[in-house]
Amino acid sequence: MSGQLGLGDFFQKYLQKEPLIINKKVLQEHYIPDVLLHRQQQIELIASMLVPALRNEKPSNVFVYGKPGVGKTACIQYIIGHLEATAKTNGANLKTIYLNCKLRTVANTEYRVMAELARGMGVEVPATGLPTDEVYNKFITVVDQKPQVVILVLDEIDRLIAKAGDEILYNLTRINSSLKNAQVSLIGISNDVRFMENIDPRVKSSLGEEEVIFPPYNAIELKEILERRAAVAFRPNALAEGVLEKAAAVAAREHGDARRALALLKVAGEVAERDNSEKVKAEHIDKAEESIEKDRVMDIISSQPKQSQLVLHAILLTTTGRKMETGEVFEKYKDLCIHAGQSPLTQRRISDLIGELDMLGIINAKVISKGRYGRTREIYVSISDELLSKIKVKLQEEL
DNA sequence: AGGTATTCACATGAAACTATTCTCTGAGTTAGG
DNA sequence: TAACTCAGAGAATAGTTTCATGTGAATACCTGT
Repeated sequence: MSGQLGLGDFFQKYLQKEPLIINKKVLQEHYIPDVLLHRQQQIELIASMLVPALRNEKPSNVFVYGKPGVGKTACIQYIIGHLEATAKTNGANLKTIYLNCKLRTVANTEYRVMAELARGMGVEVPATGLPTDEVYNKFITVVDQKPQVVILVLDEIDRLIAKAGDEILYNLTRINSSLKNAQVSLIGISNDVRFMENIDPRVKSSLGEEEVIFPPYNAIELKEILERRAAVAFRPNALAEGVLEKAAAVAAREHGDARRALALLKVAGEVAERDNSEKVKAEHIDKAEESIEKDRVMDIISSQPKQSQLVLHAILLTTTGRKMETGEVFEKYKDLCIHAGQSPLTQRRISDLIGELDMLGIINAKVISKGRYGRTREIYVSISDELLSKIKVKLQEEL
């Protein structure tokens, strides 16, 4: 495009062209459809467990397992929504609080969970400054004001326990004994199936009263889910033959993750629009996959603290010989620190940071023993060269 | 040859420390009656 | 005397440091054949 006329033309064209995506909302992560396909069984099961709440009786504690993107959260929110609505029309005293424990700043410690729960009940609790049991008391007091059933949904509870220990669960399961009027039930949602194994047995028995397992979707189910959404989200005939199948297949490869399938479809649609393509084609799915991966990595990197970025930079600069060890990276890292005017952290910490980067999937680090020559992490990077150089540039900028 | 014992280079754990942010409390101060 | 200000005590949290202990297997070192 040269000059203003050209640009004006461009905008005109853009406006005249019919968009491929006509309702983006349906493809977004938090959208909950009216009908949840292939989850009828689980929904009925959970609903039957919770139904005593409508008669002001305490439902069992429920535990829900399943890999990411298999509809756990969506189902629970769906059920809870209907349950609350029914309770309202029938005059039952029911209150539900949904809490996602993954969110870093919201609820990944005992204090924050309790504070958030108390807020859910309508008490203002400061972000810091109070003793934890004070918050417990506040929560108990509000809950116990009147006879009611309170259902607490703790999503991604495994993360919470990993960070903050299982004391919270113990306290929450015992909370009923300090309540006179109200009753509290717990719904735990976990991605990790083996989560229960290393938990205080006292908690285990009371929390795991009922368990529901969400199996992954298979490719066919995923395709049906996508079909349903695509019909609303895209203009008619916007999808080329085989696009849905492809998206479903890609997502099915990764433990049947519907969230991922939808993201793929959405990004593919956006890519296709940008390409001025008539339809969304299978190749757009490939591009979408790349783009999603790139965004993911870039997001993670920029949200990382400086020291961690330095470590990553050190790794990328050392990586010429394909794989390296903790010691090497640490040396390089110290160099970089001096260069950047930062005081270097201990090797102990660097070891942890490398572990974190590994968990985030940006690098691969595996502990190996080299016998006589010690034990260390073998670190390597498996990112396309193109992305790699982009990351390097980005790190240069940030540091 | 076969079997132990060493040894390396970190990994992994636990505890303690630091800095920051925030509440609460009570002493001291101020202004108005 | 009521209202206000302000410093200090306590808490929670993230990010580290310090100290201590663990560890897998390639070598070094025996041993008896």
